Amino acid sequence: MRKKRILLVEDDPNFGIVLKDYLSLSNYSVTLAKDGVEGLIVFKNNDFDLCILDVMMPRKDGFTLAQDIRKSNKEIPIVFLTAKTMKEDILRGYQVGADDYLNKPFDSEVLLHKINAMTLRKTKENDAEELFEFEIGGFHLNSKLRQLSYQKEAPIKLSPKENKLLKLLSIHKNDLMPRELALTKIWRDDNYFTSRSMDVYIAKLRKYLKKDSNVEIINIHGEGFRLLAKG
Amino acid sequence: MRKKRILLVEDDPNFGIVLKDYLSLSNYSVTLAKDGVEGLIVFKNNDFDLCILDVMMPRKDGFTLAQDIRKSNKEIPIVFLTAKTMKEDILRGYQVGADDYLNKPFDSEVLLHKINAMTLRKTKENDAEELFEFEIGGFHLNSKLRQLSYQKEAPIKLSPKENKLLKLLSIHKNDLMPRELALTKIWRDDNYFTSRSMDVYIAKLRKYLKKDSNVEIINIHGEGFRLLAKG
DNA sequence: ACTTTTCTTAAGGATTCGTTAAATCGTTTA
DNA sequence: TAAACGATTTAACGAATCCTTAAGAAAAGT
Repeated sequence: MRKKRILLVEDDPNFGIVLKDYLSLSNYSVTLAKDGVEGLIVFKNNDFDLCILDVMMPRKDGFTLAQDIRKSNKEIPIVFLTAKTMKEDILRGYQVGADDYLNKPFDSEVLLHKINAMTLRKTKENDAEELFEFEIGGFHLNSKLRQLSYQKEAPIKLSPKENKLLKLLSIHKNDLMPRELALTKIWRDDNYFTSRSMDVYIAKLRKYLKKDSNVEIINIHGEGFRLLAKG
Repeated sequence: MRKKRILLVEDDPNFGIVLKDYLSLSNYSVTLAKDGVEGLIVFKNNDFDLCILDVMMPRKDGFTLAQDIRKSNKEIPIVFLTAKTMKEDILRGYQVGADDYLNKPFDSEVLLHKINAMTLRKTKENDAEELFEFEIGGFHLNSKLRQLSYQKEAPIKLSPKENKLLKLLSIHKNDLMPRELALTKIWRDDNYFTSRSMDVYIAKLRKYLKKDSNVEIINIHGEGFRLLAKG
């Protein structure tokens, strides 16, 4: 299985590195950010499976960061770390969408299992992570080269977004590719405009795929899209 | 907001009733079952938002019950209650799909907020393993793609409500599907208008199902509907 | 006979989707 | 540094889909 990616935001460099190393040894891929501001930037530019946030941090505290993260991703599990045992803090954590809460110092084995429980949920995308070649009816997609070929014709060059979107559809070929999945995975945000933007890209892909009448992208109202390739 | 429904399975009647009352006062609708066997039956016949399971119970323990519940619902949050603090038990809990863990005695306000956090969270996107295919006489329902196929004909596209309703009827195939269940599960409200709306959808489904004379939806006056599929 | 519940059709309003074109952003090139 | 280019987002609007509401007829229960 692909390594799960964890965003760890912790201002204490000693503790941060120890925890990062510990999790890395347990086969997680860990990115360490030193405060909430940096954490949000890193989050926006990457694709994590889990966030572990320290509560007390300079510039932007863990709670505020969690709220910011939740604005663009309602799914990702968030765990808070705190030295405090004050109830108010714990309660505030749950209010901003915590999935769990750990008091420092904590039992590292319990932490591991909590992380496992939260990230285990496996998805088609995770399994297909390193796949980059797809057959779509008469088309061949090489998502590494960002090329879509049809028969012997010269390959169409795809833009990064076109490519990611078609890849995601291909992974789910003949099955539902939920709208929200593409928005959180590719656009990293789910709002009216990103949704409109996605529609624009669906239109572009449809235009490319028109060459083969057995291939089409159909919409499932309110759910998402389905890349249909007969034969 | 609609009241969240909690299934509480706890064999100690004193503690069970106290906790039930406490949660009820906090505006949850709580159903109390006294052991795992009873808990599973109650679970199957209702629509809960969260399960709170005691670990140590006669007849069927909390872990086993959690596994049974997970067989029919991969989504619903499960919280374990235990007097033990033994790590093995905690780890086993996470293995069988626990979402959280509470040691008795626990801070009731913390429990409340955990419950809030869990019931509020959006349903997870990838319930790939959830049941979504049904045979209904000559029909095949794929509730994920929202399509109803008959023989080799082109599949009928179902609207979200048509789909949910037919799925619910299919789950109870040849058995009573109580009107109230559909209203609370699909319409999330039970009043004159939602009930009328449901009738409209029953009519639509009957129209689709007319192709196979061995399939029909019959009404049980004042009770609900029955999806009848001979053969 | 009378009341309650169910069935059916259709109009309206709300939401989601598709499309086009213009605006903005970012990088490369002159 | 500025022009040029490709990629992406924003904006606006029409089309498609979906749901509720309403209202009258039919069926079931008392």
